[in-house]
Amino acid sequence: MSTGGSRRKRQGDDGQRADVAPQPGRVRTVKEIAAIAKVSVATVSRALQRPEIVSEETRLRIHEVVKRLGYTPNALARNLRTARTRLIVALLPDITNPFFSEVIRGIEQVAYENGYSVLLGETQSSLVREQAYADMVAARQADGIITMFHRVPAIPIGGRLPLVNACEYVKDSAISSVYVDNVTAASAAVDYLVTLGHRDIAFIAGPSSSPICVDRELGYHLALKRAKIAVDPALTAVGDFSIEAGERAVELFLSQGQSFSAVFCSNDEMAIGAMRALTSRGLRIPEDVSVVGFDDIRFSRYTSPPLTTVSQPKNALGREAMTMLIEILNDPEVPPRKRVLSAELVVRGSTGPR
Amino acid sequence: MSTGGSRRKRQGDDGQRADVAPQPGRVRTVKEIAAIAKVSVATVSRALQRPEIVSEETRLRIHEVVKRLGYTPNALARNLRTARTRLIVALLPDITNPFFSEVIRGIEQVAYENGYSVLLGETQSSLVREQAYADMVAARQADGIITMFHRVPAIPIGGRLPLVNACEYVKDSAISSVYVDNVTAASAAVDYLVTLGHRDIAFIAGPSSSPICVDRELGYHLALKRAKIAVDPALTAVGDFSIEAGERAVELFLSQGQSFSAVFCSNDEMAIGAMRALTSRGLRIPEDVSVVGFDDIRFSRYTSPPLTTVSQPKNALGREAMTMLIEILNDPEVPPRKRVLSAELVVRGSTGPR
DNA sequence: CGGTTTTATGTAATCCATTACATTGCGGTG
DNA sequence: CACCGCAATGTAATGGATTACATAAAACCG
Repeated sequence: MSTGGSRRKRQGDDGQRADVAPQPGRVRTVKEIAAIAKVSVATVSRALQRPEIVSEETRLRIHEVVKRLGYTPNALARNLRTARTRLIVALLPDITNPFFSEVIRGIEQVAYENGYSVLLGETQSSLVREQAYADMVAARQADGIITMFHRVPAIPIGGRLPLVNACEYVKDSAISSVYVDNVTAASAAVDYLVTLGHRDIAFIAGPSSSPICVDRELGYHLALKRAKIAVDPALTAVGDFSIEAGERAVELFLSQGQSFSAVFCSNDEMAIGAMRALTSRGLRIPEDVSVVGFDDIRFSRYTSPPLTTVSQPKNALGREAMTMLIEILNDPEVPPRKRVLSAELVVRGSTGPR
Repeated sequence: MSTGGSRRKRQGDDGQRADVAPQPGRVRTVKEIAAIAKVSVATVSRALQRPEIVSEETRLRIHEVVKRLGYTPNALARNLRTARTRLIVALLPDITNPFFSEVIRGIEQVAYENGYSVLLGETQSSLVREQAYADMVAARQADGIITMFHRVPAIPIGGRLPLVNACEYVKDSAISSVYVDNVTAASAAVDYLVTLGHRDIAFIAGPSSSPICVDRELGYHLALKRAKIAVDPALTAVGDFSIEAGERAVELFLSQGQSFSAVFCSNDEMAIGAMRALTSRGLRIPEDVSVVGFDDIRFSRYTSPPLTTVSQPKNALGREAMTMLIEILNDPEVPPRKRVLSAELVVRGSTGPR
């Protein structure tokens, strides 16, 4: 079975070869660079890390060799030794969702300003995948993690978890989060519809597992209560944030013969789906039905009519999340906090008077 | 200046402490696990890597300790030793562009099936950032890289570059690429417009630095030539793939008083912009002007009217790219190849007879 | 000029896991 | 019973960098 057992034995590569030749191909190590530049490994390392503490002459010689041979230090070895990677992982359920794009921009801006790189992981809302990415932190492949969903993966690490929750939040007060005041934002949107004269306002909710969706529904209820409108459970449907879910919800309302003159949707994609379903049933927007979304994704400006929606400060959410993460990384003692930003209603063409 | 020089001195932490206590907090090492389970580090490593070669009794004992203390092996150390990370980085210019989302899904599927993880990097078409991510491969933080743009960053590595180019391609025949036959696809789209009776067909090109855009333009010319229609340079505008660019292009045509009954766009977002500009000038789609896009992003189904477009096999592009990368990783000797998939025209509501 | 800093560099320990090779003990066999 | 093979485990080398500490040389100084 085990024919040819130990053929992996090291070949006598360490002989006195002419190491000085350029050999652009191979991968190099400090040791080789040191040998060729006739200095010690420590000096090579110093020349690369803190050039100012190496004499000019040596520094130039080392840099010349490094450049000539195309040497890149092995980051694994460095990170192992220094116990930092300067890498952070940002997890999002769905890269297809344009909402996250701009949040990520914000994250990357701050990361870059602070010497961190960002890598993205798409979890597709799978717990297994969330955990797999989170394990990278436990395994020391990344310094920290920003999650954009409402679960916090377990990271068995001593002390403070280098994790920030963005856009969503979890109740656990030990976790830092950045998100908008969804209750206020949602109720403002519904208030606006009420102002326009609407009283039969349908609601397309997001998954109730997500606290921000619960908040948006809360805001909807709050606004109705303020306007002394009774909540009609038949005018609420639950969707999964997809365009299709928005379509299905509206079709459900229509097939049930519900009458409504406005629909408030928990996100823009469902609003787009809702608009589509309404239009294909021959209803005009906003003359027959007004539609309001949530998030203000880039496309919402380009629907016809352009979508009235609650605009989240996406860039700020990302920037703030990364800022908080860096704080934690710099000082694990900083107390966790929930940072709540505010969102504002952007009125476009999809809403009109009753 | 350098007050308090060496205060970083190691504290005497290595004394004879009671290591056996659970202490759920701290980060563990094989050494500790070994000590607690009363075996050698080798056995611990084996129990985790190849459980079958460890006696059942020992294995169970080790696993119990590992679980109890929440031990996760340090991936940096492992990867350093084994010289593989099982990580690949996928680079895209712009995560905002929904086109890439599905390509990435394809990449991730195949990666996952083969035990690789995928992390994403957004380059915003910045050479510096492309290079920074590519350096991760040189620095051994990732095994390979898939780029979704038309440049190939330099990775000073011995032998074969573990890189595959997806969606775009570069002329360098040493680089493996997967992309669609843009010339044929574009000409088929224009053929279709010709079939509908259009003769004044405008074209919104993409950046000419990208070979696939050149190909799309080539396809446009080819189809016109086949139909014996002279190419009117005034009916071609260049855009940068953004919605705004599409708007600007159409506005340019209109302000110049160009007459055209159809517009073929190098991507869907520019087509969406074009539709918007046309509509806002009071032109009806498709009665007055037909619009064709390219890519078939998810949103193109939801414009009004739904966009006729060239559908790229996005998932297949991703799957194929990752498959090719894995081939290269498994055997650096496999010859590089260009894999060309085909795209097909999807007719929706934005096109109609002249 | 002897002694003290300062500067530049070298030596070797260290980070943590993997794994080649060595060792031990046991069952099988002629 | 001597010997072999195999299973289970241990010992120690290894991967490639960083960096504390040591040392040597140069600069400074009264």
